[in-house]
Parts: sequence; structure tokens; C-alpha cells
Amino acid sequence: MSFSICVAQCTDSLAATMDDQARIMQSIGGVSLAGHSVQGGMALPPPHGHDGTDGDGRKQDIGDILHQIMTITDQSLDEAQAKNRKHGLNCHRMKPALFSVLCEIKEKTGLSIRGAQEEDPPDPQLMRLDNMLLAEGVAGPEKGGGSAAAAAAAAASGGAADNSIEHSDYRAKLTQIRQIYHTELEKYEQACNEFTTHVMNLLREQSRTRPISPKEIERMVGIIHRKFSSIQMQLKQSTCEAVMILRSRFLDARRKRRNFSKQATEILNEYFYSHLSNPYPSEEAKEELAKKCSITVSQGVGSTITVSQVSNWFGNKRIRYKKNIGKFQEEANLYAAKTAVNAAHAAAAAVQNSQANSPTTPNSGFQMKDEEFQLDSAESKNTLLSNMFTGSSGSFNLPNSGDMFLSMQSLNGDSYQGAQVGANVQSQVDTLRHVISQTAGYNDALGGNTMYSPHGLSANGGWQDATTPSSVISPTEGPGSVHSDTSN
DNA sequence: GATAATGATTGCAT
DNA sequence: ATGCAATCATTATC
Repeated sequence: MSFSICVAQCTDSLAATMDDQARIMQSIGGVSLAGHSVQGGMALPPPHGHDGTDGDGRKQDIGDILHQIMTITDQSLDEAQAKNRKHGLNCHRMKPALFSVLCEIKEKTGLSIRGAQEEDPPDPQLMRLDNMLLAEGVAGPEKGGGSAAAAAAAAASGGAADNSIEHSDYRAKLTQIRQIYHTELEKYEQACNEFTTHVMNLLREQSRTRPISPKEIERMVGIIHRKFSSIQMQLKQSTCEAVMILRSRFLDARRKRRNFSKQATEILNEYFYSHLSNPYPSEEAKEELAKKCSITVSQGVGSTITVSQVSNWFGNKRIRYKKNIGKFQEEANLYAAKTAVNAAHAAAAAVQNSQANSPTTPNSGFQMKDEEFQLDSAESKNTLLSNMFTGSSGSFNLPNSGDMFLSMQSLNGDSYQGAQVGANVQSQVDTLRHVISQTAGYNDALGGNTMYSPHGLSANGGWQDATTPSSVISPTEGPGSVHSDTSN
């Protein structure tokens, strides 16, 4: 939440900066409008019949003209007056001489200027900014660019390319920034164009009374563009800053973790304990699990869970389970029982179906929707159950769920009936646990006899290959374990 | 607030 | 690439 606040702040500050710049820009626009007043000031006398070579009053004349030029802008003239004055100057006999002098001076300055700014070296700073904005998806193509950049950022951050809430949050903020950036940029460009047009018109008009080469107009336009691009640079800089802040917040948020929802943990645990002999879900299985977790999560509160998170979870789980098996005994039993109940449900349903009645399958909440998944776990359920009830050793490989169902019935002696199928899961689990405690010597105490041992865990602490799941019991136990044989 | 639980990261080995 | 082991950092629990 501090994250979103900070981002909001950063976006606000960005907007504020942009407003500042907009103001700057507007003030520039104001200058451009005020520029109208220059119009009359530079008016010069037109060519005249006199060649201006007579000596006496010449200095005086030039002085007069210059004086008029210098002061003309200070005087507020109405249209008629201005016209008069203009005409007067234009008709002055010194006009040609002055004009040619101006031309000469212009020629010189023009050359020097041309020489000075011939090459327009691309500003490295601006290029950096441009590149960054492009890379971040702020500049460039409208759609996809942002998410691509976000994905890139996520990937760079450590592999969680497909990300969750933070990701979309990041994207939303980035889009916001992009929008502001583009709006402002457009405004600037528009203002720049308007200003350029205006100046060009001015120059064109003035070219009637003073020498203005196309080169000069070009140069003027260049100056204007440079001015505006320097403002744009500020905008780009601010945008970059905003993106950097946003990004750093986003990356920092990586470490911020949220516990998975109960349902998600249930699902993962179920898979883990039902594949205890080989708790290494394939890529597909991980995807499936991630999807399942996210689906259940979407019904409640929490964040979606990604494949890499599933991988993390299994990595953590394996290591922690192995480190302290005793601590996980209860959990293992619980989930084994749960799985058993599920399998029993499935089996019961199957049996009932095969008996031509049409009972609705009880909604256990743990039932696998995916058929393949279901088969897979059903198989391991068989294994687990067999282990539980026979006290391990190879054997089993019950051909189908029906058999397992039968084996349960025969084992329990009492309690479990097909009719119970519709009852709620927890009670069934409890029942089952009770039954187990009676029949299989269930021991609740930590570190006590484990009726449910990690058969797949080999002596060196690793899990055995998937192909030989529970058929071999290692003679020695894993770290901190106790005897796995709890059979009666 | 101390401690446990837990999700994420890192460095290493394969 | 993937998993393990150690560790970090946050969250939950008491």
C-alpha cells in the first residue's frame, strides 16, 4: 500500500512538473504573440533614386534614420501614423545604402553562424533519454510496448516474467505516465509548430523590407526547434525519473510477500503429499497447480499464483519437509487422509455410477477437475492408502479406485460406507483419522512413530526416482526421521 | 516484541 | 535449466 501511495506521489509530482513546463511553454507562446509588435520596428526605407554620395547632411541623415529605427518601437503608433512613418523611411534617400550595409553584415554573421552550427550533433543525453523511454515502453508504439517493457523489467528482476497484482499495478502506472507524457509532448509539438509558422510568416513579411535568406529562415526554425526540444528534454527527463521511481518501487516490491491463500496452500500440500515419493511436479503439473490455485483464489481474496511461485513453494517444501520430517507428520497424515477421502469419494461415485444409480458427486472441495490430474493423483492415492493401511512395503499397485475403496472398507471394519459420501469433508477426515488411529496405530505425538513416512526419501536425503516410487523402503532413514514401519 | 512460519532470493552443483 | 541449501525479509502468532 505504501507502494501505491508512493507511486501516486511520484505520478503527482510528475504531473506537477509537467504543469510547470506547460506554464513555461505558455509563457513562450505569450512571447510569440507579443512578437507582433516587432513587426513595424524593423521597417526600413525602400530603395530611392539618390545614390547617397553627397557629403554634408549624410551623417546627420544616417543618425536620423538610426534614431528613428531605435525609437520607433517605443512609440505607440496608430495604423495611419505607422504607415506614414514607414513610407517616409522607405522613401528616404539613404535607404539603399543602409540596405546594402545590412546585407553585408548579415552575410558575415550568417557565415559565421553557419560555420558554427553546421553539424548538429545529437545530444547524447537526449539520446539516452529517448532510448530509455523507448525501452520502457513510454515512447514508441502505443499498445504492447508497455507490457513488453514491464515483462522485461520483471524478467530482469529475477525470472518472474508472468506476474501478478504488482505487475498489473506497475503496468497501470506506466500507462498513466505514458499518457501524460504523450499529451504533453503533443502539446509541445503543437505549440512549436504554431510558433514556427508564426515566425515564418513574420520573416516572410519582413523579407519585403530587409534581406532574409531561406537559410536564415531555416536557421530561425532550427533555433525555435532547439528551444522547444530543450523543453521537451525536461519533459523526457521528468518522465524518465517517474519511470525509474516507479520501477524501483516495483522491483523493491518483489521481496514483499504475501502468504498464499488457505485454498492455494491446500492444493499445493495435497499435491505434495500425494506425490511424496516424488514431489517434483512437471512443468505441466506446475502450470496446472498454478492455475488451480489462481482459480480458487479468484473466488476469494488473495493474489494469483504463478508457475515460478509453485516452483518456489515446492522447493521450500521439499527442503523443509526433509529437514524436519517429524514436524510435518501431522500435516502429512492429514493430507494423506484427505486424499484418501477424495479417492474414496471418487471411488464411491464410480461404484454408484456403475450400479446404475445417478448420485451427484459430492463436492468435496478437493476434487480434481482435470481428468488427467485426477488419474494421476488417484494412482498415488492408491499407493498412499496402501502404505497407510498395510504398513508399507512394496506390494500394491491397485488397479483402480474401486479396489481401493474395497480395501478401505475391509480395513476399517466399521464406519466407512458408500452412503457417507455426501457428508462434509472435514468430518470424513476426522472419521478417517479416528479410524486410522484405531487400525494403524496413529500416533499424534511429534517424533512418534510415523505411520506415514517418506518412502521416496533415500538415505542420502534425496528423493528417489519417480519410476520407483514406493516400492523400495530405504533401510536407513532420512535426517531426523524415525522408523517408518508402523504396521500392526 | 519475540518467535515461528513462509515466500523469495542467491550461490552453487549437476 | 533445475534443484538444493542457506539466507533474507515479511507476515502471522503468541
